[in-house]
Amino acid sequence: MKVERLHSWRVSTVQALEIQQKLASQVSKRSEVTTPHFIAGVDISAGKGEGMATGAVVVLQYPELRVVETKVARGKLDFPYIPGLLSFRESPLTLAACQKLTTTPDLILVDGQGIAHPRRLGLASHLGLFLNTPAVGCAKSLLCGSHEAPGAEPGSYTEVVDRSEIIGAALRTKLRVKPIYVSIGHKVDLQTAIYWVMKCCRGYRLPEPTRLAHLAAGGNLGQEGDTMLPKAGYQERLLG
DNA sequence: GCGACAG
DNA sequence: ATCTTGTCGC
Repeated sequence: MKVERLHSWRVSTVQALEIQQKLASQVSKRSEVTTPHFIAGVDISAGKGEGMATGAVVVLQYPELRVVETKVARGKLDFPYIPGLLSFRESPLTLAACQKLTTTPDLILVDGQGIAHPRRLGLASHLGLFLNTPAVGCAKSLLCGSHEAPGAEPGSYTEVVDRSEIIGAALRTKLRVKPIYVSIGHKVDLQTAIYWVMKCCRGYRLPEPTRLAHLAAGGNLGQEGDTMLPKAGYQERLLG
C-alpha cells in the first residue's frame, strides 16, 4: 500500500515535538469507515540484537476475521523509547511492513494511543496520516488522562478525559478483564472506533488484528492464520 | 520540585 | 517492550 512521506524520521526530540504539534491539527475525527472488507493490525517487537526489531502488519478479511496477508520488516531502531514520542521509534518499521502489502486495508488497528496523547498525536494518529487510512488506537495501558471503571460486561466503556477533553475510552473487551484504551487514530470517530474494535474481538482482551500482529512480529504466526499451531519451540515451552 | 509515563 | 514457571481464579 502507498505510504506518504510527510517528514523525515531522523529527527531530534525537539523536532519530534514540533512535528507532533503540527500534524495534530491534520488528524480527522470524521468517520470515513463504512463496513470494512479488510482490517489490518500492526505491531512491533524488539529483537535480540542492539536496537534490532521487527515490524508487522496482518490483514484480516471481515467479517470472517481470517488472515489474508501478513508482511514484516526487520531493521534497527534508531530512536529511543520516550513516553509521548513512541511513533518516532516504531513508525519506520511499521510503515516499511505496510508498504509491502498487496491488499489495501479499509481500517487499521494500532497497538498504541491515537489522540489519547499529550499533544494529541499518538502512534495510531501518526500512522493514520502517513497511510492516509482510517486508524484506531488500541493501547493496553493509559498514557494520559483518567477515567472511571467501566462495567464488567464486554462492550461497556467509560470516557477517558484529559484537560477537560474526551480523548478516548476505557473499553471492556472481555468479561472482568482489564480494559483496553481505544482512541481516534485518523478518519474515524470514537463511537465508530469502539464499534469496530468490539467487532474484531474473539474472546481475548485484544482485538484479533492487533493480537495477531503481535504474534507475527514475534515470529509466532504462521500463514494459516488463526487456525495455526504454535511454532515447535514455543509449543515445547507451553507443553513441557 | 515530585510523580506519571503508549511500547 | 523484555526477562520468565507456576499458579490463583473464573
